[in-house]
Amino acid sequence: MNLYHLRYFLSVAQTGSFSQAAREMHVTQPTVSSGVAELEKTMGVRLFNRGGKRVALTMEGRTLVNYAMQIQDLVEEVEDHLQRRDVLPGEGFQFGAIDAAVTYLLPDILKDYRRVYPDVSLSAQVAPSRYLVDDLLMNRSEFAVISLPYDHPRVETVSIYRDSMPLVVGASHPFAARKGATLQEVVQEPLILFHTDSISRKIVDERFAEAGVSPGGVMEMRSPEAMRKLVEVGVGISFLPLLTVQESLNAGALKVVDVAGVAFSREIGVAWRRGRYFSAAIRYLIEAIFEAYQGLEVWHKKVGIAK
Amino acid sequence: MNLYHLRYFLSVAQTGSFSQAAREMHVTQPTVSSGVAELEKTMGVRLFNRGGKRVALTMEGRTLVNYAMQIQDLVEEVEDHLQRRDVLPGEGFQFGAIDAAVTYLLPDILKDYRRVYPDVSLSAQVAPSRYLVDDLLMNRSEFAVISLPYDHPRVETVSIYRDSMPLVVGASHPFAARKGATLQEVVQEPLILFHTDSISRKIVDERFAEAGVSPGGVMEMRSPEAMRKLVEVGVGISFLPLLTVQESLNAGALKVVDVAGVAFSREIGVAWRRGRYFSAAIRYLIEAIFEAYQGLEVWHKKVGIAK
DNA sequence: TATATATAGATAAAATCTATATATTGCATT
DNA sequence: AATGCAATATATAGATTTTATCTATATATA
Repeated sequence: MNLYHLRYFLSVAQTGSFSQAAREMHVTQPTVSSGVAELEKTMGVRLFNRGGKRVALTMEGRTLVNYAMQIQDLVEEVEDHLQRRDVLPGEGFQFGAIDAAVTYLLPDILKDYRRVYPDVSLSAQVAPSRYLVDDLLMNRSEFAVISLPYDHPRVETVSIYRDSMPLVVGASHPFAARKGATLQEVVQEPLILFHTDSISRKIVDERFAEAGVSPGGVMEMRSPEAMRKLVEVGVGISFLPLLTVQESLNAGALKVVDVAGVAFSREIGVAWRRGRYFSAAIRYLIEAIFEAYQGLEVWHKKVGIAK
Repeated sequence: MNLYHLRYFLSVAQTGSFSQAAREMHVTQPTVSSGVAELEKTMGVRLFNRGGKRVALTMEGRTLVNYAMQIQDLVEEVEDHLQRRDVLPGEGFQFGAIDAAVTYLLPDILKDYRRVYPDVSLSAQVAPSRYLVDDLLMNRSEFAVISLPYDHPRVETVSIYRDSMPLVVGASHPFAARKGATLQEVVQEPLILFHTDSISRKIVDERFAEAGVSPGGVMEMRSPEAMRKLVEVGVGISFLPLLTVQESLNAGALKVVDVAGVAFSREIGVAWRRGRYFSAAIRYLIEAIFEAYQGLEVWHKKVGIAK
């Protein structure tokens, strides 16, 4: 059953004439004849009674008209829909983001996004970068906002934000009153560090190794928010992204302490599976992120501006 | 947009694999690839993100899945429907019948029919034979029960019933008490005759001409029921089909009067446009009529028993 | 290495076209 | 009225073009 044949059939049903239908469809009359004949063959019924100035639908023909119109409508609808690139309620996609991104970088963007695509249901997967990249590779999420650098042959990244990662201590910590501290002093303190998997941790570890120091009591965590809380109550001290601790600093619950020769920072960026295709609704969100921060040109270069 | 391609697409969406879909559809993998590629081209969007152990639907792909499943369902439904030859509520057809047929010949048959095809909506067009044949020729009705003989190159007929058409008079008419009457006596009386168009009238007129008589006061009518009423109240006398007057005879409101040398009768039969196709639901009704009266063999011979 | 999808070229299937046969209608003519 | 003819319909046959599918192979990925 061919969709063109269905259209020929409908046109014949409407006009009551094979020849006229052929003119309407811009094909020859034998084409319409054989199209309808083919439908009749596969369905095993006669659709028209011929002979006479006009042909007349049989009962089966009338039945098929009902269905054929519905089918036509659906086909037109989906073509329209896909070509307009608009979105049905309930459609949506999943993306990944690290805690700091959803908490501090994305809220305003997501709010704007909802205005433009109110019907798209967004699902943000919040997890450490490593896991988010797994999702990307498995096509479980469309893109992710993660910590950089992340080197993987199948993953492309573009940086959007550079965040310093200073040493922070509770307000009542001895360091809080001092001008600064040395790395040697720092490693004597109980340290709360990101989990070994994490990119931020790698940055810290590398610098420690470089300086030939190794921390004493270390507590490892995955959640920067939890780490912030623990530092606030004095369980330990930590190198934490400024984004995460900014509010606590303003409130006086935490203090930044300069550490001689140390200027940790981590980058946050957008990552996606190399070569993948972005639907318009997804593309819009990604580009909104780049516009709000930086990286739009790099993105365009990597993905190709067109389309 | 080809329906096979839609099926390939759905299968890929379900299995998450072009190769597996190909196995399911019993075609080769390149066939599925190019089928999906063709869909993507005509729609202007990517439907899958490839690369990886499994392919993943894009948002557009997910949209198309929704529509494609609906389209598939409709196609399957209509195929089933037409091949089973069952009928949807609201479907139906139109046939024609003369007054006497719907009133006296068809009621029981139609009652049975409703049991077998409760969802078929029947529409009976009641009119004189002439008009019913026009409808047949214009494909406005599927068949008709009319007065015979009816000679037309495009119309086939099969007789189902022979009905005598005696002279009937009101119970209080002078003829009612007599044994019989001559044609000459009859034409002196006020006659109520069928309209000139009608076949029954033609039968009467021919006999009158043959006998060299011509009636005096004639009242022409199209409705035999109306004629019956008029005869009952004594407006005139008439040759009326036995079917029409049987009840009145039983009730004593009318009397049959033998007319020397006159034995009018008319045949009733089924007529249809030569060469036309009958849907199962229509065929069933026609054959029920033949079974109840006569003519099944002639019908089979004319239409072909097979199919 | 094993398993995917994409691509190229050959082959098979189908849709469509041109030309023509056949049937039907309507009109003019007898 | 009946008949014949012109105009218009659909069906059919055969050629042509387009599309779908297959085999073989390249390329990418896990």
